[in-house]
Amino acid sequence: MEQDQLNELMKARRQKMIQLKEKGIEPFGPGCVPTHYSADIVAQFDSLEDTNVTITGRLIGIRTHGKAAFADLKDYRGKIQIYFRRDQLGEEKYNLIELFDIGDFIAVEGSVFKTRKGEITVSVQDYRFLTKALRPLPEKWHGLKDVELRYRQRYLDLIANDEVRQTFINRSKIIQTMRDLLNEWGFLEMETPVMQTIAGGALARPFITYHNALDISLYLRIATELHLKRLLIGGLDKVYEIGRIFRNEGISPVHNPEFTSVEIYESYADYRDMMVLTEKLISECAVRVLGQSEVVYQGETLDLTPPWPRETMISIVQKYAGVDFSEISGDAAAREAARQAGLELDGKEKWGEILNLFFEAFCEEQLRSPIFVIDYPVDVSPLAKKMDSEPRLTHRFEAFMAGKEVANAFTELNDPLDQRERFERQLARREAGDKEAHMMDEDFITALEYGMPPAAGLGIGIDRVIMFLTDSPSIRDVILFPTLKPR
RNA sequence: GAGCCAUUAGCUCAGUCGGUAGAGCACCUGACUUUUAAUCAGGGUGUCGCAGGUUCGAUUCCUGCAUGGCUCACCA
Repeated sequence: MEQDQLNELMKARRQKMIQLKEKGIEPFGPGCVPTHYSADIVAQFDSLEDTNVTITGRLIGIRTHGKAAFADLKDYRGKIQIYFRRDQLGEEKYNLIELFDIGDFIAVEGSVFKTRKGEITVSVQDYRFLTKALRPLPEKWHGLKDVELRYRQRYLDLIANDEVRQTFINRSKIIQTMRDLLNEWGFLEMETPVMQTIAGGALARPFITYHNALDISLYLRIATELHLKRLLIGGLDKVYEIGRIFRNEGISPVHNPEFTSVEIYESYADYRDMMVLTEKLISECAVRVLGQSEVVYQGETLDLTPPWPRETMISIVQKYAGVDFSEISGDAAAREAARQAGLELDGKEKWGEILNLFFEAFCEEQLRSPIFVIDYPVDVSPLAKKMDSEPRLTHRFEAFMAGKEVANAFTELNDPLDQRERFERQLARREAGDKEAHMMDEDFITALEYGMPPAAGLGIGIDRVIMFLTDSPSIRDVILFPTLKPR
């Protein structure tokens, strides 16, 4: 700020600030609690007409008419017009409005009336400066479009673009609704460590930080999964955590290095129960926040009303890629099918990884209306329980809509011996250079050895759900301060 | 990480086939007691992202860099 060259606009505002001080008016004065919000005055005009109100807010427009002036005051709940008259305020006080700038915060006291043109207005009997704005606001007519400014100076975006403001209000309501629903359903919100000595529960590269006193490296969590399962072992049967997750990966319209997930665990349930919970949770958020269970996302109508169809990954791959994995038995045969389909391989992929590759390459994008893709291969599901009838597959599903994943869930693996084998397989991949492979977590296996009840777990990418419910094309539109390079 | 595109006034944008730039809003001066994108009269407020190169001359052409966007790669 200091090194900023003061342009004409800023000089003018500072000059007005100095003039205020010279007149004994503090340009950054104390607060003033309003009696009403603008929207309430408009809504309750019939009962408020001619009564006195005190309102506060930011000046967003001024129209002077010599001996009278109109201005628009924007507050938390909307905006309202205010009306200044010289014969009402007295010459001295009236002339001071010359020192108003768009962007200033003021408090006004006055009576409610309606103008000739029918605009509900507060006729000012007295006013006070609250805060001088030393920089000009973005232009009101076109708003703020420069995406870089919008992200770096989100406060300007929130002032200038009402739909952005509404998106973040809805974000808050959606998360609150999730909490309400989960609490209503008997789940308890938990808080587990963000800094961990082993980053587990997902296949992803973690961020690393350092603790001075302990002289150890710590990872920022990539999932809340393994700690929440420890809570099931401890007898907290139904738990969830809403919180920030950190993954040291690329940035895209659907990926931000830090994002918000909700993970939900229910003892004695299985993945079918989690499908019912998922569709209820997401559709009910839409109903409670938007008033309907159908949303339009980027021109595409998504009907969130339960139940959503369930279809196996093998069946979907057969449908969209024309390859029937129930007829393919070994790793080599699967790789041959992949080569014929033109998929790039490094030659070490297992059957289940190939099936997943087919799914990602040919199917994901096709899944437009909400659907549960079920029965994921064990090779890509190190924490999910195997199917008894088909040990190459697990009781796992992911929910998709508009071609994007929004939820992932499975019947939890609670066999400590099987879990150890899965970790060891991941470890081998890690040693082969796969930085996203799971780490060995002895402490978690020890916990499993004490016995974890059969359970199901669910993870939802909250930011993506919010994208769908607010019709936002990029995850950056639903994260207040998305990760950017420093300027 | 790769490719493509963008970066001009406070904001939204136009423009210069190479001669250092313009509009609307905002802002400044004045008029105006029911306006509301107020109106009327006057005023242009700029490191044309940064650094080099070519040139008599670069905001414009070339190269590099920075930041952002999109696509791809990456990504339970």
